[in-house]
Amino acid sequence: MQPRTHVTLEDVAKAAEVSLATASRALNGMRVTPQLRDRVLAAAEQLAYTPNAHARALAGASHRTVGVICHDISDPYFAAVAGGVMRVAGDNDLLVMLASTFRDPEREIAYVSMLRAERAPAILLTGSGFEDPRWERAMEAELKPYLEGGGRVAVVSRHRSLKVDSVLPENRAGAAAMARALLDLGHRRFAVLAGPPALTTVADRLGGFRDELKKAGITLATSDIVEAPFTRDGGYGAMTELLDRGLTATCVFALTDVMAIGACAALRDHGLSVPDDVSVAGFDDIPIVRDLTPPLTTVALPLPQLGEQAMQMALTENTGRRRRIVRLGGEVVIRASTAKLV
Amino acid sequence: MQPRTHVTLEDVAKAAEVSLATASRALNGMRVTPQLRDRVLAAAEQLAYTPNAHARALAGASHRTVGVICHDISDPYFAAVAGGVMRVAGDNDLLVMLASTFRDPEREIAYVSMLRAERAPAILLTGSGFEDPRWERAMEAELKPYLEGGGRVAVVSRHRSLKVDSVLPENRAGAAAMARALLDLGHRRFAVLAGPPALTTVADRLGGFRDELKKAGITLATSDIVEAPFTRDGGYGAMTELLDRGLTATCVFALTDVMAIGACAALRDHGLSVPDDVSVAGFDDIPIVRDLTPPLTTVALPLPQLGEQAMQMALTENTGRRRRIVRLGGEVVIRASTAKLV
DNA sequence: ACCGGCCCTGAATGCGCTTTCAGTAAGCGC
DNA sequence: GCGCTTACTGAAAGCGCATTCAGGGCCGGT
Repeated sequence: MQPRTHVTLEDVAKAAEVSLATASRALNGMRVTPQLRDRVLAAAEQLAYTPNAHARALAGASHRTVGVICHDISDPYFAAVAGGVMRVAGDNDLLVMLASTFRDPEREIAYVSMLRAERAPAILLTGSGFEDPRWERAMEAELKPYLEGGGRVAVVSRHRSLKVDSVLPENRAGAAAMARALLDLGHRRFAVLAGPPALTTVADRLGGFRDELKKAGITLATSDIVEAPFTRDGGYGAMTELLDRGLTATCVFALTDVMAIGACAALRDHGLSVPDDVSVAGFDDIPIVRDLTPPLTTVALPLPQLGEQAMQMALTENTGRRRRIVRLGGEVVIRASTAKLV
Repeated sequence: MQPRTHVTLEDVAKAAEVSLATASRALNGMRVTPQLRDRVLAAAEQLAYTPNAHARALAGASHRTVGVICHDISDPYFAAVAGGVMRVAGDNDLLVMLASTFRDPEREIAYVSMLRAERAPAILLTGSGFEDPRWERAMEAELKPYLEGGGRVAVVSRHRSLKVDSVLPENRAGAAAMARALLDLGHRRFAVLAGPPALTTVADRLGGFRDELKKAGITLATSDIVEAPFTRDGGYGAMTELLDRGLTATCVFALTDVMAIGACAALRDHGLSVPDDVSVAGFDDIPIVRDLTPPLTTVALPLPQLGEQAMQMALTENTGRRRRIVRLGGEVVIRASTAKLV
């Protein structure tokens, strides 16, 4: 904003005919003679005075804006997590500054830097990290002075290298459980719709699924795994590719629900029925999937709770000497998108 | 954050053995002898220096965090709009501070106040306003000094009393067009799933729909309109109520897609088929509805564009003497959720 | 060799606020 | 009625930075 003149505390003090200090005290609810207080309050109201948060923060008053960084707020997954964060933040009278990185590590670091500059009391990082050690090191370097300066950091679904309080979905165990569930339904030939291999989430979910399959003597070939962006269109494209190559699997496991939705759309567009022709399973249990036709089989994650927990951790002092880790979710929910094979 | 000691510009200056002013200039890319500049930059790097954004803002440098206020970021409607806002903001190197009011007018005003205190260069208000003149007046009072101080404000889907640049969905015209489309399909008996009557959006959409019906000689009875929250569960509940009362309508018009999704779920749970037993239409065209089975007939709004336009308006000076108003969307998209009656 | 002018540096000022510190008026006991 | 405590108030310092202003080194011109 242009350096236009604003109504300042001094103006209010002058109007109320008191000193600057008294005006400040009156506005902040400290002990002041009622008569003076009223004069100050009236003057402030009259002049539409708004304290300058920057000056206030600079002068030592702690400020109440925490930062939340996610990959893409348009994604129902992050929207749900953010919803949880905001609930807890709201209960604690905190403002939430939400930033979307669009999966660009450079931008992510830039955001942390800005939040750091704003002296936000807490920063929440949501969404899987980038396996690239270069970025993880850069992020660590960015976070270290922040933590040393008294900042609080918590992460959701991301832990590899970052040594901070974490809320982790049971990615590996959940994927493994899904593998068992699908095997129980009689499936033996699988395809996987994976995300960018740079994401830790992909490694965990894919690994859990593959390892569990291997225990049953089933090996996932490279050609059974298609990588695509973690989006609806990514799922659509990956499924289409699979179809074009001649799908032999009876069941497709998408690493996220959003991708699964795209996969179902692709199948429908190819005249195939879910689950009669192909079974589809997802991961996350975003709210919408129970309302699809057929409702999607998935690994359930308590999305809002993920955010709530993280915010909670960022708000409470860690008295122990090690970082706190909370693991949530991972239960398979069988719905109608997966068929039982004879 | 606790008033812990941070690395300050003074520390950097001392380490680089230059004056504070020189350090500041070096860091901000002003003309400085290369040798000194390198010393300063090295010292800053070495100390992990982060400029204090508050001090910087206070000292006159304009800061780059715009505020976006919406009702509920978990709602796909707002998530999509916010996505558009963030795209434009990102292109302009702006940080976006997103706040969720959960439809609480008090909280909404509190957020504006905080944004004002932060001296955010722009504030975007998204989501319909509250018809209650008391709140609208309070909001106006809050915004006035902000605008006078050089702040920029733009609103999405909300205009009644706020005299600022606006991006408006074609609520009334869109609803009217939907009425005509449904009449063309042969429907004559309708029910409407409405939202809280306090929202301007409800008044516009309901009004447009009802008036158009009236032109065709059809009157919407009070009992044909059910009010419920603008949520999936709200739609589910309203539809259930309608069903319990004995539904006579052949077509249900939900004022938002999210409600329509809930309505479809309720119908399914009652063993009814969409569109064979009942046709369902929505409003907004949130991304997910094309992937539903059946895909939802709805009034399309270019959601991301709504946000982009608003951000754009907040970024560009209004050279004219009147507020700018952009109207977007409103086209009916017939999909498979509405049946053609003989 | 001397002076005017230019460019860069450093000291100092102020952004708006909170908070300490000292000071003054009022209230109390004796 | 005097001295002391108590309770507020006001002046002033300082948070970290950008920026203005004045001073000093160095160049070229004469």
